[in-house]
Amino acid sequence: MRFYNTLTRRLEEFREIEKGRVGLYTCGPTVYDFPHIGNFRSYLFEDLVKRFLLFSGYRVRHVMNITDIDDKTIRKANELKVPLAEVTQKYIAAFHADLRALNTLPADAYLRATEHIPEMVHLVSALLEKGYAYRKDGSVYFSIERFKEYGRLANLDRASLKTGAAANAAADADEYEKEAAQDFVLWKGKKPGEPSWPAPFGEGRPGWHIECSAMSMKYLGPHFDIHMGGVDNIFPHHENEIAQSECANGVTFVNYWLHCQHLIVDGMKMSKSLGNFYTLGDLLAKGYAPMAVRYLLISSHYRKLLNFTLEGLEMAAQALARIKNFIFSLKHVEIEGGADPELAAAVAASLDAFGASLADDFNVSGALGVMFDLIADVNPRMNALTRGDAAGILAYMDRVNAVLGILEPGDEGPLDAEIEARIALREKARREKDFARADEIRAELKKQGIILMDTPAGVRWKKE
RNA sequence: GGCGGCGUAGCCAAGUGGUAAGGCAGCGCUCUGCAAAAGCGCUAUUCAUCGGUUCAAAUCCGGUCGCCGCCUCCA
Repeated sequence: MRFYNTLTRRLEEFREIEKGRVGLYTCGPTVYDFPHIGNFRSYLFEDLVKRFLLFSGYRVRHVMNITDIDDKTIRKANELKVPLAEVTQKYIAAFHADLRALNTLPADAYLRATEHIPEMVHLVSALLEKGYAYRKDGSVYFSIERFKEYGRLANLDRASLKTGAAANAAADADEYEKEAAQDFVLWKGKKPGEPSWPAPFGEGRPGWHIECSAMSMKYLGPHFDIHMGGVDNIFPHHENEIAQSECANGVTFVNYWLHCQHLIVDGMKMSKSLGNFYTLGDLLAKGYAPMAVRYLLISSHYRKLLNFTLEGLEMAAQALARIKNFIFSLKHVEIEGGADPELAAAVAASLDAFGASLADDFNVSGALGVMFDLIADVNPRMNALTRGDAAGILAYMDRVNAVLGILEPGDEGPLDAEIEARIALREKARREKDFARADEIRAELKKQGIILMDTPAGVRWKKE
């Protein structure tokens, strides 16, 4: 498999550090508000990458950080006049609920910054000892002139950074004094109204970037395979992580950096500061299914801007319905018999093509095209399939879904006795040619989310 | 100012040198008591635009137009 490495700005063949295993770190949320669908585009892409690694036979160790101590979380707690933990706990719970609704595979660990303060203190101490950091007015800063690689990930040169940051530094001069305008903070000295922890270099709290260096090191080691996040993380967050980690450990931090492009809404940039964002809850309240949201967010290429619209969400829901109808039909195949070898070979070839498409920089659109081609190939002969054929194709769909995660298990529960009675009543009406009555019952069941289909083999039903 | 991305049918979207995947929507038809599902047929001589290279260009090169991102809040 190959994909685009932000660090080298080219497509690279993936080579894991330890055979068959992948260490994966994904930047998680800052829990000061409800996550929006833009956040979930990134998390769903990360989930897709992880699922494809698993599909390809790798064992994946995946950790995600949760930033529960920073300027924004503190500000929110102070605004609401409640303890910080109360704010963060609420949004952490909301985050996990949405991840579940969107059918993401859980990470091996979700790491909270506040639960890793000692590790961060230790890392800052190490950077001070090695001379990469300096103390100033109770805070500790990283000196980027000590790290000659600084700016490599973001493709920025240090000279232009200096110019760009100078204006900002003037505006922030009352906040912190720094030796060089572009240096970044590792540890913020204690301030009134902020949580703080003791440290050898003075009581205070961690800067934003240090948590990811400290926690990834602890759970994945100083050198691991893949680090992911949204494109906005490239600079400064990931650039700073590299500086901290490589200076402290003296080894390469991460081999592959993968960044997901943003989404916009109705053509406009989406951000919390503009307030034009949808949460998952907003969309569910409008009656859209979480799986339609997932389908839409993963179905276009991760390095391209995605323009989110409700019309697009509707199209995603319809595409999903086509897939679900296909599976529904396969499950109702009734002709006994084994699988046709020619068909089985076509299915196997389709799965190969599906994987090959994803192996080429996660081309989900191409992979979906492969799957829909198979659907279009099978549908015309649906009525001639044997159970053996159907089982093979259903197994194929399971494999496809192991990567895409767009189909939930157990869509068809057992029918309520009352609903079954209604269906029987309608069948009786139909036999008696009382179609008005039959249609009335069908309409009533539709209101309950039950769709009836009259087929030559008898009535079938499904949930909407 | 520096760095980078995008522009393919009504909509969404693959395709990065060999003659335009796929999904949605639409129209006609088949099946059906009617629906639903499914199927069949139709829907881009053309890939923002101009020029160049090539036997061959949506794909490579150059210009132009338009949109967007990053350059210490952001997934």
